[in-house]
Amino acid sequence: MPPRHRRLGASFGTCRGMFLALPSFQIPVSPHIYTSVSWAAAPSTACSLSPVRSRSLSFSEPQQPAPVMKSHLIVTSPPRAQSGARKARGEAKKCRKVYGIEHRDQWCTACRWKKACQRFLD
DNA sequence: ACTGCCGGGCC
DNA sequence: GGCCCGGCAGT
Ligand SMILES: [Zn+2]
Repeated sequence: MPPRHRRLGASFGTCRGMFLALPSFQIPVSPHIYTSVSWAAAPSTACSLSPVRSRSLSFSEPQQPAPVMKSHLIVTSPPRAQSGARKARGEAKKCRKVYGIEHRDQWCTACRWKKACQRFLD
């Protein structure tokens, strides 16, 4: 528990108080069902590795070797590909909402660092 | 109030 | 390099 935050204050932005580990079970992250069993075993459903977003972070991504392929003449009329509709954010459930602030340890690195989630891509 | 992310910071 | 927060946009 002490060896959690390597900096100071040590707080969860919103839960700016202090979250103890407690005996686990039942997480007050949602007044509904689900979100009750998960911190036990991982999904282990392989990983949907998709070269999407392709931001510029270095996390665990193997980083593509650069396709290198551009005919001199693009940069105009982007087909706006990649799934026409974007999530309304309210529907997008990323590490934070899924696991909860009390289980930040289960978040992906990006979420822990308040960066673009790399596990639940959008 | 809350999530999700960029920009910026520290070691 | 990893690690994290302030502050913002969006809901
Ligand atoms: Zn994540």
